[in-house]
Amino acid sequence: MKISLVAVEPNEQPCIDCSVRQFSLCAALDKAELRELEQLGRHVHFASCETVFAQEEMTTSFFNLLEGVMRLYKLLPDGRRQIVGFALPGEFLGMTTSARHSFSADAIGPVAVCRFSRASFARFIENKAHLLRRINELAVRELNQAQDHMVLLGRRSAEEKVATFLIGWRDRLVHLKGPTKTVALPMSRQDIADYLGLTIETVSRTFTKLERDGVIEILPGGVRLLDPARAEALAAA
Amino acid sequence: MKISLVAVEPNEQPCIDCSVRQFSLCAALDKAELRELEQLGRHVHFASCETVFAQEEMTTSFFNLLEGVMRLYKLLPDGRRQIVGFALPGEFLGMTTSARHSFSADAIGPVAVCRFSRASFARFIENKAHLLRRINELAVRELNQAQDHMVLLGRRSAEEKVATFLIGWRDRLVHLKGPTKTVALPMSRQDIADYLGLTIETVSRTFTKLERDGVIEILPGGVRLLDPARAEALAAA
DNA sequence: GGTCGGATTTGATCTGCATCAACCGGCATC
DNA sequence: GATGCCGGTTGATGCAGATCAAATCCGACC
Repeated sequence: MKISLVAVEPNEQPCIDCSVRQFSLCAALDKAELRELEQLGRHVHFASCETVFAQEEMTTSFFNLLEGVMRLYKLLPDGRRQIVGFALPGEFLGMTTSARHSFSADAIGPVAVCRFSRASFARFIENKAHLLRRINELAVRELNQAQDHMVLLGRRSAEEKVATFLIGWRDRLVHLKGPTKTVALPMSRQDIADYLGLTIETVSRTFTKLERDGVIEILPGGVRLLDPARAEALAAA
Repeated sequence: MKISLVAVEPNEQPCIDCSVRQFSLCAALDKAELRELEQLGRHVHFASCETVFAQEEMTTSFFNLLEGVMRLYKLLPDGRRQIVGFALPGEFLGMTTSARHSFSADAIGPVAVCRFSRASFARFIENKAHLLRRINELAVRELNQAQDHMVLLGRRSAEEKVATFLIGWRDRLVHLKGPTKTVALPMSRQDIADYLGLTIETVSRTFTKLERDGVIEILPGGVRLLDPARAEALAAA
């Protein structure tokens, strides 16, 4: 949970070869801009469970996630936690106009990010209308996802929640890495529970039920979707 | 619930005198731009419960809310409803890059909006970096609110939900119209329930409980906050 | 291989909110 | 001023998911 203070060496890889470029907001940049941006970003690594930034902390940096998975969450004063999303490579994090971060982000497994100082990044985008439009587009997409998640949290049963999560997560992994039968779940049951507004026990029981019903097979570190159609039906319902 | 087809006459009021200008994204425009925008927008009125735009409908227009209150909601195929927000004057609605609206919006009481065609508005903002930044800022703010609402839906009790709603709604009204003791609630109990992920009965019982506890007084069309501190404590908790 | 500790599963029980049902009050209509 | 209707409240009961508790699994470390 502590902040890592890693020595920063020159990036091992130029932006132009960046594996997440076409998924991230950098896709909107031309070669010259990419070279300019390259000067501003620094690769930083975080170990599993390290906090990349925390709720209420001053916003000094923005982050482009390059490798790994992160959980984004809010805490209530009494410790209740709501995970507002899981970030995958390509996701741009911490982007806010406010002085402090509105949620915390930490690494699930080892993570690599491209870090930008808030000020220099703000200067970089300041007058680039195409990039601002791209950022808008990403913000709108995120807002849509957030609204979908509200529906899930407010109006769906435990079984629907879990099925929706599995299908949604699978779709994101497929989009990133191509089709697979097995869905890797690097996050803990507690993370899933805090994402879905359930308890860990209910998540566990629901997984077991879905397995009994032949919808999934529970594997170490993930699940296999035995009956994707059934899962999708539960998710759509 | 049906779409109103109102005759459109020239706007009775120029943008420069618009009562919601400083609250809306138009605040970022200079006089010349404001005059340009004026050519693009048309005032339209909707009666109570009319739908301004619906989920899955083609995105042909954007709307700036001038007067009245709207509910923004998503429906599941089986009719379950989640209200993702209530819109007040100044709110810019329907802004999305996707071809179809991702949620529905209808009037709670009579409503006046400034309607822009999607295409002409997109052309208008295309290369205005300052306006794009303003839009970003508003999008980020909305996203924050959405995330706060996720915490509420996923992790809070009925009493906390209702108290949080009352305080949040009061704060918005205060920001818009200045301080008051009484909080007007134009939306129905069912709307509040669908916003908070509860049933109408639970909302009603919770109001009654808060009144018994001396936190609020239930009035026709709203409540009076007798003990704002207690309500705020419940909301913060 | 043994054992320790955290993650997960499973079981038993409890409870907050949903559900089902009746009732109340205002107000529009005849 | 009776009647019907709609939104809201209140009451009785049920149940999904929470809570409490224990067992199991599994990898890390010795």
